[in-house]
Formats: sequence, structure tokens, C-alpha cells
Amino acid sequence: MATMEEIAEKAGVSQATVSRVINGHSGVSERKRKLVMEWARKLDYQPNRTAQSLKNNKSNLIGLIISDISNPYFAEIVHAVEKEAAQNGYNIILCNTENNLQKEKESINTLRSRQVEGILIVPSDKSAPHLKNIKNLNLPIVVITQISDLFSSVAVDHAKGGELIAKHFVDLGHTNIGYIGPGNFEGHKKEDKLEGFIRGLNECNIKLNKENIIINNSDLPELSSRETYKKVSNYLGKNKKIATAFFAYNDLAAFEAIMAFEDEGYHIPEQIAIAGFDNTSLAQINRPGLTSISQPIKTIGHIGLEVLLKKIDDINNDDENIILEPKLIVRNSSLGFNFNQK
Amino acid sequence: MATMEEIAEKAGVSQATVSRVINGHSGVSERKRKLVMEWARKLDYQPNRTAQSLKNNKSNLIGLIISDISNPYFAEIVHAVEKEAAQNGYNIILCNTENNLQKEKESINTLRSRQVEGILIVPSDKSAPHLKNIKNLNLPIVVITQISDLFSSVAVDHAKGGELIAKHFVDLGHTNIGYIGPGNFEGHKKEDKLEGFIRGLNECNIKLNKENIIINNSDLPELSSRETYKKVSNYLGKNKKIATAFFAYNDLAAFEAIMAFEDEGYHIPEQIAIAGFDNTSLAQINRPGLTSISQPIKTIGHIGLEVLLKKIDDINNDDENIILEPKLIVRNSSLGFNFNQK
DNA sequence: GTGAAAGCGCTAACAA
DNA sequence: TTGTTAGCGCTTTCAC
Repeated sequence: MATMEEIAEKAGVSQATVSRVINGHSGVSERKRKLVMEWARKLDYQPNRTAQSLKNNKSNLIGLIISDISNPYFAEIVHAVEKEAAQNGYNIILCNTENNLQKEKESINTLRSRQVEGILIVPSDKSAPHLKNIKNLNLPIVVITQISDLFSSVAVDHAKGGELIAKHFVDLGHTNIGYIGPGNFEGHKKEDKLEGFIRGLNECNIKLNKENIIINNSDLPELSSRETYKKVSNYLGKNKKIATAFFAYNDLAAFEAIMAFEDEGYHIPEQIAIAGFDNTSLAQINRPGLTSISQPIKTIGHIGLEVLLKKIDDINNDDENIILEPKLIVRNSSLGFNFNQK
Repeated sequence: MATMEEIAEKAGVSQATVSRVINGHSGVSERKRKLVMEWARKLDYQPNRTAQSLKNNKSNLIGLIISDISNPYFAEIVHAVEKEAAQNGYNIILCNTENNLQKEKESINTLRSRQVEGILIVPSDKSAPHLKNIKNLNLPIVVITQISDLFSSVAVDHAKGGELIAKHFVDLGHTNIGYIGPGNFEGHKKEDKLEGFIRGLNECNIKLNKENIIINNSDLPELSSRETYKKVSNYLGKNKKIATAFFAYNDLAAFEAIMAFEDEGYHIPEQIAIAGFDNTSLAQINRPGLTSISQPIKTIGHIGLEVLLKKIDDINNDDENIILEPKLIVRNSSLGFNFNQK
């Protein structure tokens, strides 16, 4: 690729003058300006951003760490962030961690090495200890889709979302209710959705029976592992009095669960009501439509980057936790339940 | 962030010695090696990849240009490519073009500026003229998910996929058959799937009636535009003798079409058989399952990067078009059709 | 209005 | 075994 030096040579000016012209600085004679522009065009000059970064100590690069891009919800996040970043003159280096903490650590170091100006992260586990170490790094970090007590963050109130589902089930008349997903039972990691769900049920004087909590703490990619499917099948094999309504911690898990239920002969939604979380395109497309909690994805991407840019501008900016409202989207997967069945 | 210079100062050695130690070169005394390593650790040294890139003229960066990351199929591609790249010591700069040719052009220039060593691209339109200009750029480019006559490429045989669907429909007994998607009718861009579909039908002596071709050439993001939905609704409003089986050019379009059909009172699959393309997770999850053409995503990502790395290694390597076999995945969206209906 | 020169952090050739 | 030095492509200061 052509360099300023080459243009300078062709145009018979100094390399400094070429720099001035390319960057639109004033104080260059019209004659030379034109000459330089012409040669730049002829040689198809593209500024070397690596050299610029080194010199300016500014990379215009953002790191984006995602736990599982195969999940359509996270793909939408990537979409929103990339778009927003491009509009602000930034490029995205994407790191997919596959929910692997080790990869997450490595990604952060790689991105630091790459001189990214900041990192947007969807952490595998927001309470993981290694995140504390980065706190003192002087590297702007914003957590998205989860509220963080360590960094600035932008997310919906997951607990509130769980609560909405709980009340929805209770409103419909369910009393024997279950949950499918990761959770903080038995030493597992904290899951706000589950806590909110339990709180919501408790407020209606309903208890979440421990037997109806199907814990899935797989760190494997969602769909391919079929972890949820297995756990649900296992649950159905062991329990006589199965719950009539289940809250699955995300849409993907909900669909896996639905498959397991149906393969065991249970009809959805007539015999079992189910709700998911994220309101992905799948929830809308599927028949019956999946009741789910919608998160304002674009807003999360948009504000997430905005907060990050503010931090980049001044690292001493106070951390802020932007909490957005989840919205219950009711579809037939919960409405179609038949209370008159034997 | 700490630099080699700082480590050198602390350790009382020259910066060159620090470089030798960090890069594991031989010819450094054990004493100094340990000293340097210790200070590197203490200062949490991370090599500045920008400086390395500039010096070595090697960025270890790959550009990945995707037309629409919101499409789960492309998200899977990104997943596969990122994984493969990371394993080879490369990072990915992601550019989403939203099927916008202008953005595609800009992305390519941005990536060149960023000194990427090569580009993996899912082109919006593989016959777009601007791609020819990049051909002479000396920049390794590999097209994925489509076969290209300009660059190395890795993809399934889309025409073959269309053909498989055609034969499947005919095997089932359909004679009045339709297509939904972009195509080369009326000056629209070339679509291999459609051509293969038509060829497959012709071989069975069935003609694709022009009225049953629902052309959707939207450049907008797939799901949100609801372009396909509108086109299908429009088709249903105008036609009396609607086809009994439709091939939609991708799963997303198939689902949009299904919604349109159902909203107009047609039952899927009893009254209309439908098949998609890509075999996304949605196809499997949805009830009825969507008959679709499966593409070996991981293989495409894997081989795509492999071919690109070969080109990076030697730009004079011959172009190669790796054509993979599509596979027909039959599900109820086509099997459940009822031929006995009035 | 213009050019010479320093320097961003690093690698590698050369000298000692 | 070690240090000095040039230079990757660029921006910017300084001197003319």
C-alpha cells in the first residue's frame, strides 16, 4: 500500500506536507494541495491506522466480548453495538468466549495488547473474581445485559423480569410452578431472574418447590449441548406431580424444554404453560408463540457504547448502572393452557 | 501500560534485552532473564501489538464482513470463524453491512487501513461491480457462503440445494409449486438457489409458473423489515390458484411467509407445504419443524479461514472454489401436507 | 507555506 | 552476552 512518503516523492513535496493535506490542515498552498490529492487518489492511498494509532496513542478500537454469539439475542447485541460503534468512527474486535472463563481472561489481555480504548463485555459470570483484577487496570469497561457492581453497566432489571413472569403465571391461576435454568441453588452462580421469580411468587404466597427447579449450569454453548433437554427429560422421568407452568431463563432453553416436554408426550401449551426470556425472533416466529420478557436490545447497545465512550473520554467519570425496564410479551405458550384438563 | 523501556529501566538492562527475553530469544544470561521476567510480571506487561504490527508489517488481524449478523445463520458463521481465527493467533474485526453495498465498500477500505492481513466476506451481492476493483489490490480475500468467480470461495452448492427442494416437492406429488425470495427475474440479481430450483423442476417436467414467484429483493435486514410478509400477503390477495408448495430462499423468509399464510387462513403444513434454506436453529425448534437445506457451517468457517491463511502465506496461491454438499433435512412443514383436502 | 526532525513501542541488524 | 541504532508510517513541533 502506498505511504505518505511515496506520495511526497511523486508530488515533489515533503512527507509533512502530505500529512497536512491528507488531514485537511490549513496552511498549504492550493497548488500543492491539489497535487498531493491527485497523487493520493492515483495511488489509492489509505492511511495506515496502525501507524496513526501508535503515534496518537488512540486506536479507535473497541473490544466486544460476548459469551455466546450463537444465541440470537447476543447476535442482536453485536449488531447494535457494531452499528453504533461504526457511527462513532470505531471498529470492533470481536471475542466469543463460549461461556469459558479462561477464554474471557485471555480475551481481555489480547484486547489490551491490541490497545483497544475500551471493552464492552457480556460476562459469563458477573461475579467471577478475575473481573476484580481488571478493575484497577485503568481500562474503560462497560458491562452490558447484566447489572454490575464493579463496572458501569447497562441492562434490564432481570429480577423484575422474573417477577413479571411469576405474576403472569399466578394471574392465570397456576399454583404448581417450576423454573428451568442456572441458579444460585446448591452453590451455583447467582441468577437475578430466578431470585426475582421467587420473590414474585412469594408475594403471591406461592412457594417455588425445590423439586420443580431444574438447574442447568452448563457452560457449553446453548443449543448444541442439549443440556436443558436432558435435564428436563430427567425431571419428567423422576417426578409424578410435575408443575403446570415453567419459566425458562432464556428463549433457547425454553425451546429445548418444549422439545423435551413434547417428546415425553406433554402438549404445549395445553398441558404445560411455558415462558422464556429475551423475546428473540424465535419467540415470535414459533407456533405457539413463546411468552417472553423483551429486552430493548438496540437501546442496550446504544447506551452501552455511549457510556463506554464517556468513560474513554474521561476514565474518572463515575460508574453508572443504567437499568432498563423489561417488558412482558404474552403469547400462546402461556395463554393456551387448559385448566379444565383432567 | 508498561513498555519495554520501563521494564529495562527497572531491571537495569537495555530495552533490546527486554525484547529478547519477552520474545524468548536465546543469548541472554539467566540472571537478566529472570530479572526481566520478574519486572514484566510486576508491571503486568502486555506487548503493544500496534507497535509490533507496524514494525513487523504483520497485524494478525482478519476482517470479517457479514451482510446481516441478525440472521442466526450468519451469526453461526461468525462464531465458527472467530473460533478458528483465535486458534491461529488471529483476531477478528467485524463489519456488518446490513446488506448495504456502500457500507460494504467502506468496510473494505477501513479494513485495509487497519492493515488486516486478509478478509473473509459474505457479500451482499457477489456480482456487484465494486468487488472487481478490490481484485487487483493484492489483498487476500475469500468469499464464504457463496461461490465466487473472482475470489477463492467456500460454500455449498446453492443450486444443488434448490434442486433438492424441487425434487422433494415433486416426489411428494406437488405440481403447482412456488418460490419466495430474491431472484434474477426482471433484472434482479442472480440467485443460484432459484436457478437450481427451476432446473430441478424442469427435470421433472414441471414448470415454475411466473405468478408463483414471489420476488423479494429487499436490502433491509431480514426479520425487521417484514418485506417477505408483505409480499406474500400481496400474492395471496391477488391469486386464486395459489401453489401448494413453496420454497423460501432462507429460513427467516420461510417463517415470515408462514406467518403471512396463517394470517390469511391457510394452515401449514396441511394446506401449504413449505421449505427453507440454511437449516438454522429456528428450523429445528419450530413446530412444525421446517424442512430446510443444511449447510455445514463449521466447515465453511474452518475451511474459509484455512484458504485465507494460505492466501496470506502466499498471495500467488491459485484461487480455489471449495464446493460443499448441501443436505436436505426433511421435517413436517413439507411432510404434513394433506393431498386429500378438497 | 514548507521542510527537517523527533518520537510513538517495537524488532533486528550490527558492533562490541 | 549485551547495548546501540535504524526504521516501520505517521503527527506535530520547530525553524526557516
